[in-house]
Amino acid sequence: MSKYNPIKTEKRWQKNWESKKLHLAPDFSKERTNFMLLAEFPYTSGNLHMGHWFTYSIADIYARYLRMNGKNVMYPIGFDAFGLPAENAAIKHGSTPYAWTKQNIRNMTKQLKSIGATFDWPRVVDTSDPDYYKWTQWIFLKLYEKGLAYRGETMVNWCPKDKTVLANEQVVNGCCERCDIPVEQRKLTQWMFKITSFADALVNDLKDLDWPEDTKAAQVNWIGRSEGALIKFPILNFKFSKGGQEYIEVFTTRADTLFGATYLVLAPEHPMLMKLTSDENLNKVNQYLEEVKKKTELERVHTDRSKTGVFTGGYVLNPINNERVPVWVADYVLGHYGTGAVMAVPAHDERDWEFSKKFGLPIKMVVCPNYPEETCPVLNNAYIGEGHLVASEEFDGIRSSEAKNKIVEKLREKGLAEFKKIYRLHDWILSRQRYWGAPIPMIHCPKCGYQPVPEADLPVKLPELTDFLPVEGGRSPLARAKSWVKAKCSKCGGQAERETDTMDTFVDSSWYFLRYTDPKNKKEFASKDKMAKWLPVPLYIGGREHNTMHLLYARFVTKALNKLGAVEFSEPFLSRRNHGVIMGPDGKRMSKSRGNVVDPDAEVAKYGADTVRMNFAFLGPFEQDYAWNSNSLSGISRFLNRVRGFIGKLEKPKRGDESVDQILNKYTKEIGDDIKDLKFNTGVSGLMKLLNVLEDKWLTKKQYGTFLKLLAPFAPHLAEELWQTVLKNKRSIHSESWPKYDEALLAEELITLVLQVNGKLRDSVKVKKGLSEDEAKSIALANESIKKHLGGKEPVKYIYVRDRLINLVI
RNA sequence: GCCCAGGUGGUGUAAUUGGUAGCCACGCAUCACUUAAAAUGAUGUGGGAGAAAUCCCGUGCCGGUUCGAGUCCGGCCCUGGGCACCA
Repeated sequence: MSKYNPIKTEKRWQKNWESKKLHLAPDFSKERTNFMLLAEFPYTSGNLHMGHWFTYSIADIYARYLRMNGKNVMYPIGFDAFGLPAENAAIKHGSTPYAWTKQNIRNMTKQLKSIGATFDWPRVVDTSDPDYYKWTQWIFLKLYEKGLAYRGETMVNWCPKDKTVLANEQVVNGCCERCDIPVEQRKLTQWMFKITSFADALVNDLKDLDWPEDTKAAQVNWIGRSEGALIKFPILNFKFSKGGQEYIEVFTTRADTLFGATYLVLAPEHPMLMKLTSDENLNKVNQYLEEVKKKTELERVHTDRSKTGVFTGGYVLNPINNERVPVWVADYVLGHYGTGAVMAVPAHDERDWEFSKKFGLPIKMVVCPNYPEETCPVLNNAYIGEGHLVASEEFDGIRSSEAKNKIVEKLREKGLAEFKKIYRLHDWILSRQRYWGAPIPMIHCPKCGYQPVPEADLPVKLPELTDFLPVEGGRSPLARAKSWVKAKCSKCGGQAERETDTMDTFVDSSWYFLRYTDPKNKKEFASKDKMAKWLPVPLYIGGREHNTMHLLYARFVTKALNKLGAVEFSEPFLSRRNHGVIMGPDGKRMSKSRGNVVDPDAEVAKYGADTVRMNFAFLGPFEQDYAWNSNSLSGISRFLNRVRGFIGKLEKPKRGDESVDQILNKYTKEIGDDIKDLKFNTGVSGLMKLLNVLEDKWLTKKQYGTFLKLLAPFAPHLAEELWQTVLKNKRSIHSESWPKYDEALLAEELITLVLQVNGKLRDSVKVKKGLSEDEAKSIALANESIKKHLGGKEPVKYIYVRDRLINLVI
């Protein structure tokens, strides 16, 4: 066996493929149908890690397989280059975000090329390139025109370490996703995208997508649609009433329990709170608000905390029966959900039950679980289930599910209620008080207010700052670029200032797949013709961490662009598959602080890319997580060595063993089906089985070529090397077609017929396919082992499953 | 608490979707080659009984359906993930 240097050989073929432009997908192909295989593009905060290798290797196996099966495959790659993590990394390494990011892109490009993946490099995108973010800004302007981007004052998550606002999606357990320290709540005016206006569509359209259940479920949970009603409670003794009745509005999903509402609770942030508070309760309420302020958001939402609150001294009327209802303030009611006020029904809500027990508030049962018995049971905690109404006047005896609608309907006629769906989802706060992002293309004029930058002036280039560190106080470092900030108002022409906030990185990545179809376009983000050829994306491979972030944002941006006529589809990704995570050898998430990071470059240097790639394919279903285990590499390494040794069995004249054709036929189908179903692990196992069988056989060149083609998607370099050096082919193996298999030949194979007595295996025999039941019966009855287990008894029943088993029942 | 995905040898996993449980590998053991080790090759490897043929048990637990259950149904336990004072 000749010496094989995988590193040298692999590099040679990578260069060869690149120079022959083997993997570039033309936009239009007469005989091949287009297929964009999208894998999430890498973020540029450092080097490529094992996770990237995992994703890109398995996707590449699929890309190569599709190409061999006649598809015009685009397998694009790019860099998610803007954003906070890259900026933080640059600060840490004493670099600038620009220099740091470009350096990473150079490194990562080199690393990506070492995978031997069939990326379409000329289509590469870099979100921090002005030619790219021009269109990110353009999308912002279009959304602004349609009222889908706006400026609004809200309570925002503020990370005191990163000194910037974070989206809800970037807050995990009340802490900043990146620094893991508790976020603060600040009231700020921010740029937002109106993602909530698509909330229903984002839930409903999931049903047509071929996505994993967990991803769909995560999005549905995140959007948190709940269907109920808004009910108005007229206010009594209102302090600053300007005449006319005023109301406190509550949201409820349990309008059927309205007769049981014995008090009302406002969130501490409720705008009407101080107006409802009576003079004698003023001090008490203020004191309570002080206490609440001191708590972090994390403490406030802790469910096992004992409930607190105070009576405001104010009263409202229950609109259904005009009973006087006291109004309390308590922080178990959230200011940012629903109307920030709830009707409290202690008999039928666990939280209200706990609160009323603590403060001695009345509990009135209005839903009886076992109606029409004479007496309802005495409750020892809240009854939240279904039942029939009691103590509810004309609604007595009606099922709660029905009463819900009837009660709302009655109040609706008087203008006191309406059916309403509300959502947990909030609008997407996209402004960031940080340097490394696409500037928001708006100009603030003291006279005319905010004005969009004219389209012709795009891109608004990010100035190169030496002092780009974030500042306390909620302003972006861009504010320090005095000359950059100065601008003319696009409306009145007067002296004005640029918006200094930049966009969340997730805006950049929410449309990158559109750009792949037409990456050099200067006039549009992508031409409609080209998008029509490639989109929507037929298959998107990525990580679960984007279930409620990137995937939701990309769906929103697509729907928004669709609404304004810029794209022809309303869902970007038809199929989605999530890959697992490669953990450290200790089974924990790889991280520098744990010291369990395995560097892919080092493994590739040791074994070569083919081995590392194939190892990832072989691990198991790619949706699962795996601990890195270098032992598993040795199995693949041995296999590939044996593949190289196998050339010794190649026969010179073209007389081959006939059974080889049958074997190849069988595995061509098997391995092909596995790849088609994205079952790469069993595909590799199939190749191993195939080699195990072939190793004792003599092959013709054609048969050997077939074997190499089956290997080609998994170990592209070695397959090419053998294809061109041993078989002396001039054309790349990766331009060849996937071998055809013959159904008729499959039918000729022998199968194992299982012989059972009472469902237990007693023997098995090799037979040809398609045996009749009578033939199978006589084989079984003549079998010694079966005879023994029948014990002379006559079977009462025969169960014959063709080509599988015969079961004799006694 | 609600939602989703899982639970199979010492390990990663496989099982034609209701039909031989453990394929393919890793690891381990023994042997061969070697002065020795590595590499490579051969054999064995779910548990138990047995010299062997063979038999019994076995896919988180308990029950059910079926000629037949890792797979379907009912109830539970555990692990991972998402949401969560969301009214």
